[in-house]
Amino acid sequence: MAVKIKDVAKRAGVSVTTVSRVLNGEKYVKDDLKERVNQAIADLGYSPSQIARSLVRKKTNLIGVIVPDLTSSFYSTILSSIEETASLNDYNLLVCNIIEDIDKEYKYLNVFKEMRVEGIVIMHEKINPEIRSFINALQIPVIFSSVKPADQNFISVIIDDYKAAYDATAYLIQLGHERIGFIGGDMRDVTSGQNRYTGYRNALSDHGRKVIYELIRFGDYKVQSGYQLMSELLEGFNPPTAVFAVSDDMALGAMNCIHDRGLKVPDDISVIGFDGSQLTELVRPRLTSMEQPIHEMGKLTVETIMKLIAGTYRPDGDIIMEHRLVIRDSCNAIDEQIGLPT
Amino acid sequence: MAVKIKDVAKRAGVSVTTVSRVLNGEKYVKDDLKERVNQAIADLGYSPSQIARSLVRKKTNLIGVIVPDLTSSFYSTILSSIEETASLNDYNLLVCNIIEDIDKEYKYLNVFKEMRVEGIVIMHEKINPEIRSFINALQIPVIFSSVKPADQNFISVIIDDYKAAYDATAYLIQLGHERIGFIGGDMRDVTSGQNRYTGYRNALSDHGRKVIYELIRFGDYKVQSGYQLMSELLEGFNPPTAVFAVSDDMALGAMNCIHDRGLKVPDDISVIGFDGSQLTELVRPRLTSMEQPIHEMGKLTVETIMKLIAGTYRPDGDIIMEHRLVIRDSCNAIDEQIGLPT
DNA sequence: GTGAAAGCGCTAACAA
DNA sequence: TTGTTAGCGCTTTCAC
Repeated sequence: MAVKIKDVAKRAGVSVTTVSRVLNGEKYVKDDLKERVNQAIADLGYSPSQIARSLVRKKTNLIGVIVPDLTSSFYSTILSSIEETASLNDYNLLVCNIIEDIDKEYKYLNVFKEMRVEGIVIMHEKINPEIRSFINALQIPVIFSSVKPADQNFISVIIDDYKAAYDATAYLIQLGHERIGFIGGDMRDVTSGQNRYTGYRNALSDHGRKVIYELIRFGDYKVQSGYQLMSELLEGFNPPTAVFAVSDDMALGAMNCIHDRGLKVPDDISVIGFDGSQLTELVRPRLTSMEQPIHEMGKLTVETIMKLIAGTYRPDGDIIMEHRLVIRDSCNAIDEQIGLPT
Repeated sequence: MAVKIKDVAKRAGVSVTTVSRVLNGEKYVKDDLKERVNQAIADLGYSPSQIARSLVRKKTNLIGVIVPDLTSSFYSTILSSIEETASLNDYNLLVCNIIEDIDKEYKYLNVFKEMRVEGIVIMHEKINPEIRSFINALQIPVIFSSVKPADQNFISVIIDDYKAAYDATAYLIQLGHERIGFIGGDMRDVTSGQNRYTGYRNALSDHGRKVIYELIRFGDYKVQSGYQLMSELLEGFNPPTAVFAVSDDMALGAMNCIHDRGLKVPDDISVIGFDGSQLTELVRPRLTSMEQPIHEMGKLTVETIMKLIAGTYRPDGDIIMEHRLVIRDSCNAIDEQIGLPT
């Protein structure tokens, strides 16, 4: 890795400036010189140092990404889309997988700063004051993808979680269900915690259902948690006939729990998920889910940050994307259900 | 981001050298000076430029990672482990998600070179001659994780795929199965294609079974492919009583196919997977699988590359890890199975 | 203990 | 068109 621009220049018998010019595709280089330079580059196996280049250009083409959990189907799909779009724009990704580890997040935010990334994508909304002020002090674009922290200064690419949860619940109501359970997220999260919960509650009341608190549980979006909460619901005196889980992972956990107790989805209990992750098509019965346009969100996240970096865009609030109910096989109308022994 | 070491020096009333010294935790700085410097750093919100630092130190603390598919449960789990270990060693990850896209891989390899990453991790084995020679010309450690390309110059962290496939098949034989189907990978892949296939075949012959070619199919490791191949097997005149799929994803596809045809796993057909991805616990029935120590492999991959970078280690061949059969609910002994209508 | 100065590999005025 | 030169922000001899 020892060959540098000077070596190329020497070998081609030109100045470093000329080499730099052909490297950067400038015109004003005569064809024969250009050829000699290219030849020298090939001979030497030269590859310009992005480090040196970044230093002088003050441009790193780096985006930092903070993912809560790489192994989650939802996040890995967004990340995949983010990577794809970034690559198309000649940007590279520095990824950090924080696993509920605030210290690690803080450490990485510092790394991002030191690495002079040009933009940061964050995919969780548990932002504490320290992190908040750190981010605000950063003079680079930060964008939240699929989540929205409470602080209004931040910009998010997101769906209308309230409305989506409302619609999911309304769908269950429309199928005739009265006892609709709720497997929720973390109420400290505005987007995926509070908004989805409120959507659920309002859908119930707007349709003349009363909110049954025994049927409401909160967890952490993961399969395991959905399993656990579902088992609590099943142990109740009068279980729900349908359940709305605020993530597909939790929905899967719920389905597994139902299955393991010898019951059937959707014959005994209907389950609707949230996210539209790949899981929905992979499980049996296939999971009906309120879908986020995951791929589009990743794409738009990067495209927006590109504009922010270029300075060609002044955000006037969040970017709201459309949610979409995708009906598969995990929900029955109430009169098709066998009903549980009470 | 305008504040630099000079500004800190000025504010603290010292030289840049002194600032650099406290930044790097050197001794030989009097406490009062150190304090003044730290104060200035805090006041200014200074953060040293990793770019400039890398340039002079010739050290980037960057590892490039090439993943075939971020959304796969197996790869995202390895990646997660790689990220964790790298972070522990103060290394950052530049990730590239190639999706069967050789051009993209080539482009990224160039990016890695230009970014002066200190090591590269590759997780697929479809290395063409161009890529091969590019890698060989690179004067930095390259390590393959979970795969082994044909070229003996490369070093891999890997299990004994032949033996693992042999053992998986032997397990099915031990359960009394005669007609054991094979849902294989890409025969151009040495590790996951050829070795697993040979393991399957040899296990059969060693145990006095003959190889039934109608029961053998090859695909691409994905769920969809497993589904497709299983459906071909089911359409045969005399379907298998058990199937060995060379990835958990394919095994899931096979299970889904069986399910969708109104048959049951393991009552009608036993299914064994390969990898030990999270999926195994998430599906019903839970999938019996020949597991790779995924987390350990990711960890060891990074630890090895760290040693390679430090120059404290001369590899004498691949690093072979232990595979392990984990029995769950997807395989029955033949006499417990109902048997298919032939 | 501390500082001045050289230089990491490149780009970008500015000259020629 | 091409080349000379001054930095980009930092670390690191080397001198004091």
